Amino acid sequence: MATEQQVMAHFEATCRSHGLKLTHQRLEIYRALLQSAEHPSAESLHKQLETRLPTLSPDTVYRTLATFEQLGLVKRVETMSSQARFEAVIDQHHHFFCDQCGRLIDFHWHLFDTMGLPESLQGIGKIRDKNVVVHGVCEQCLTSKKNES
Amino acid sequence: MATEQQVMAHFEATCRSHGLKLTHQRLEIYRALLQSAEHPSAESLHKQLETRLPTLSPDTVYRTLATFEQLGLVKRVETMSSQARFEAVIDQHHHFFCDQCGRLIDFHWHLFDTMGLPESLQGIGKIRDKNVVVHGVCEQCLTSKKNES
DNA sequence: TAGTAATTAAGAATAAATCTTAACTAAAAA
DNA sequence: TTTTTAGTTAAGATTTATTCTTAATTACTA
Ligand SMILES: [Mn+2]
Ligand SMILES: [Mn+2]
Ligand SMILES: [Zn+2]
Ligand SMILES: [Zn+2]
Repeated sequence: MATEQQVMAHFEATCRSHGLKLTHQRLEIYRALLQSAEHPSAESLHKQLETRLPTLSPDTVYRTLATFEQLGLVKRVETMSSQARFEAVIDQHHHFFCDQCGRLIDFHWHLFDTMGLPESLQGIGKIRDKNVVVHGVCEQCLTSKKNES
Repeated sequence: MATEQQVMAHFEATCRSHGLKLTHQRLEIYRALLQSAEHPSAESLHKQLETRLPTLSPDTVYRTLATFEQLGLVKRVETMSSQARFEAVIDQHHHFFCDQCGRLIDFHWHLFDTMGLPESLQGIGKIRDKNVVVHGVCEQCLTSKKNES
C-alpha cells in the first residue's frame, strides 16, 4: 500500500515525464481527488477548492481532470448522471451506485478480478479491463426512508 | 425466447396498465429500440425515425425514453460519453465498450449472473442488480488500424 | 361522434462542458 | 539572478445535450 507521499511523488514524476508543469492548481486538484472517497464531479471539486484557491476557474478543473485522465492518473467513473464523476486511480476496485442519492461506494472483489472472461467475449476485440457496477439503494437512503414513517 | 409480437403485446399492456396512451410516436420509438443492437442515443433514434415521422421532435424522443425507463421497458446504458444511450430491456446481459469508437456490444455471462456477491458489499445497502462492463478496442477498430500501415 | 385529459411539436431555456484569447507564471536558459 | 519562453490560467463566449413552456393536437371514453 503506497503512502500519500509516494503517490504524490508518482504524480509529480508522471507530470514531469510528460512535460507538464507542476502548478499549484494541478497539485491541489489531484490532492483533493486523492483524499476524497466521494468520486466528486468537476463542479463539486471546484466548489471545494474555491476557498483555498479563490481565483480557480471551473474551466481549469475540467481541463486539468481531462489532462490527468489522459495520463492515467485519474479515472472518469461511468454513471448515467449528467455530470461526470472522477477518482484518483489507485487500485482495482468496483462500484456500488445508489440509484436514490447518486452516492458511489467502492468495493473490492478479488475473486472477480482473478476470474477469466466468458467465451462469449471471444473475438470481440482487445480487452483492456473489466469492472462491476452494482446498483441499489444505499444504507443511508434506506435508513432515512424508515425514519419518515 | 419471446417473439416480437409477444414483446409488443407486453409493451402495450405495460403502457395501458400505467394509463399511458399508445401513440404512434411511442410505438415507433419502442419498436426502433427493440430492433436495434446499437444502443442508440436519443439523437440517433430521432434521426432514424425522422423519415417515417417527419414531425417527430427531439423532445418527444427524450421524454418518451425517460417514460419507458420509469416503466422498466427501457434501460439507460451507463457510459462515460456525454450522450445517454438506450436499449430495450430484454434479458440479463453485459456490455463490451470500445474506447475507440464507442461501440457497445452485448455479451452473456451466466457464471457471473449466478455468482454470489462479495462480502465487501455486506451492509452497503439493498442491491438491485449487478453488471459487468468490459473496456477495450473492438475487432473492427483493430482491423482498420492494421490496414492503415 | 363529442368530450376531455394526455400528449405532442416548436422553440426557448438550462446545464455541463469546451473553446478562445489575452494575461500570467513556472521552469529552462543565459 | 534575470531573461526567455513554452505552457498555463481566468473570464467569458460558445457548443452540446437535455429539459421546460405553451398552445395545438391526438387517443381514448362514453
Ligand atoms: Mn472508486
Ligand atoms: Mn445491451
Ligand atoms: Zn443513497
Ligand atoms: Zn471500435
